[in-house]
Amino acid sequence: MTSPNSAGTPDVLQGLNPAQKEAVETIDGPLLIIAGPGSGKTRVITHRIAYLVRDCRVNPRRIMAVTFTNKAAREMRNRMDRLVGPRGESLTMGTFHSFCARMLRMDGGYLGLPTNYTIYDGDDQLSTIKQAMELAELDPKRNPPQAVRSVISKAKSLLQDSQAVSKFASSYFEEVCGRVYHHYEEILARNNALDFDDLLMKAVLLLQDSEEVREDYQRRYQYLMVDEFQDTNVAQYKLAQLLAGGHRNICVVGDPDQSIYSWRSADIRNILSFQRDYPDAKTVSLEQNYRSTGVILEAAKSLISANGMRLDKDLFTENSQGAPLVVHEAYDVEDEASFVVNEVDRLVRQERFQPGDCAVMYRVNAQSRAMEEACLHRGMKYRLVGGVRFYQRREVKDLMAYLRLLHNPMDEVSLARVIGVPPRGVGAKSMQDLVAWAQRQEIPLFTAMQRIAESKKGAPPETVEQAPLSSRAATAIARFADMIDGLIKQSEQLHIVDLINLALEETGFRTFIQNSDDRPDERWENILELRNTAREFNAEAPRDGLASMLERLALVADVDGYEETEEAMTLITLHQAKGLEFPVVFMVGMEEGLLPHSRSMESEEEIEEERRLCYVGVTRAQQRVYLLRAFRRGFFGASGPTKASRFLQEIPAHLFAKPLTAQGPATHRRPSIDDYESPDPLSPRMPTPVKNQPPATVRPTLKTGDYVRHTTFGEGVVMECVATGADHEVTVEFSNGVGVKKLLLSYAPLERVEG
DNA sequence: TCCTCATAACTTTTT
DNA sequence: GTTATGAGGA
Repeated sequence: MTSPNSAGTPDVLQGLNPAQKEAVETIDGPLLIIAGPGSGKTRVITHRIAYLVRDCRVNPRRIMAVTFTNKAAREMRNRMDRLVGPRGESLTMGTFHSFCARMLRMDGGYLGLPTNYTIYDGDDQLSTIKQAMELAELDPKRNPPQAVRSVISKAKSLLQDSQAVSKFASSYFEEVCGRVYHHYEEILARNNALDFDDLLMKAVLLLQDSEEVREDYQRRYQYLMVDEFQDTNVAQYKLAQLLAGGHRNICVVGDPDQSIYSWRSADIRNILSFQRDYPDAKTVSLEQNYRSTGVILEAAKSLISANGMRLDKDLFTENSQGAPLVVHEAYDVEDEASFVVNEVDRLVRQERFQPGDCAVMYRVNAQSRAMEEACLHRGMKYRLVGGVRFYQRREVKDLMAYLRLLHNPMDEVSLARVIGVPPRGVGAKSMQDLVAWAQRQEIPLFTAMQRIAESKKGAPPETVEQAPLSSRAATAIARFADMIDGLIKQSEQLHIVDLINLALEETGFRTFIQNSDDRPDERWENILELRNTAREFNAEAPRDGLASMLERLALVADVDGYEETEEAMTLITLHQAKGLEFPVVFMVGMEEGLLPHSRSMESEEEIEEERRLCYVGVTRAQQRVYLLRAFRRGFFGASGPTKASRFLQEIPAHLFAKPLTAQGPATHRRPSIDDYESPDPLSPRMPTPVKNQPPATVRPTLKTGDYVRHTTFGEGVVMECVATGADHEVTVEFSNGVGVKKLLLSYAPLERVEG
């Protein structure tokens, strides 16, 4: 196809390789783009949109691009600005979740959904599930709410309702989940709330049920693009299909080798389904890597080739070979961290890297602590992505809960959260009585509070049952209800920032924070920061600003706030690093049990996902890769020897540098491959795991029937001892009435005694 | 009702 | 070493 608009403006096809060009020019009908790491995927997407707008004269309003994070959307929008100018503003760009949230706010009425619904995050979800379990009279000890949540979430992502879960339950636990799910839905409906999965599920429902709405969206969006398609779940794919239902101009971009979210119900099989659902789909593979050196790409390729279930790709690069990989075995975590900081320091002083060029990637957030400490100690600036998240901080969540309550007074999770912040004489007991009373009368909790307030003002509540509360509690509740009512009235008049200011005063929250002995300044700063974010919504009409702000804040991820800087190195989890690139990457904790993680070693599928995670890490790097491991790692208190990650063995030895200590004198230029001696196997300090050797544990493995002594539980007999990843879970029956306990061998203060 | 202190259980990744 | 929960005292 030739460009219909060949005159003027620089060609959007310029500088693209043949595969990229083909992807950009294929605009009609279904298209699958398989994009290897560093293959210019974002470039292809943005140029494709620019091609549609500039060359094919498609109104940008009719194009939707869905990305994985808000940050990716923002970045894409910036690039679009450069390519198509201000017209790009009318493009629809965002995450599935944000798109659905907006759609439901506009058209959710068809499903009986009010516009002022609240979005529940994982924590809210969990407390609602606990509530639902209470209702179903289930023991949270036997049925961990976390596990129930994940089952419910998985079901929703497969578009299954509670009936389906109950019907197809294949175990007692799943049956329990079905029951909880049912109650959970009732509570959500009563609270006028949706969880993350609901946003997708209800949106699908809406498009399926209402022909009018469906056709409306199908007409509007003539071209649809989905990025990171390998990480979409069934609901998201369904949604995309519905949106593309009319014109079938659906383009999905992804890389099965970078699928790392199956635990969040992402389904790589969507790629296969796509080819099945759209047999006429064209497939384009982007295989040339522009990001990494030859060495890095080769390492990544050999690593990923160990995966069985895979579409083989032929990645290549024209970049130079570059420096070999560096493996370093540190003694412990501190040593590992200080090696990284030293090395960054050296790279900055002796080569022309900036600290901002460097990223440290790890499997679990807990690993960031050691790195942070080393950085603080050495005065190295760093940026921590994620970690203790801003929006997870208590005071931030408290203020958010107040705002959510003003937005939607039916939201009982928020209500329960703020009633005691600051303490105002309404404790657990009163709340329990109040909830029971409200339930008996079948009125919302907040309405019950309002009734109490009214009866205090003299309205004789003869027709209603008297609330079973102490007069003290009743007074406190009445005052609270009046205060919230007053704020809700004000929310009609005030712009968001003024509303926040008023709420901070009226609720007593400001004084509470500022007079508390727990870091009052820091916590107040956080409140101010939140208020600062609110300014962005201050231009909107009073109630709308509140709604938009809450919607946005419910759907932000922490990577979203990530901005590059020159002088600070980045600390980030492997998951969050997806889609980013850095000149230098340090991967720490290359150990069995961490990468692959001990909780993901049960099946080959899980191992393969861990391997993909490792692959994602390595392929983030442009020039240098360091693979680190600690010989000893502490899990909390106790520390034990570790075993090198199997992934280290899957990278060909000739790609590694000699151990650092054996390297020549420091140079003042960027070293080239010639500075290193000929290929050398792994460092001698890197123990090669011997096959069939049991994982190293601190103590010998116990077996059934062994007698043991525990520092606190006393003596007992081993009932069972099963391997869980790198560790062992021991079930011990203790005497002296202590009973049966399950303990983890690596840290339980347990010793064997002769029976 | 609220706060303090002790202890138990636990650390995967997140829209 | 943390965070969630519970008992007991003010």
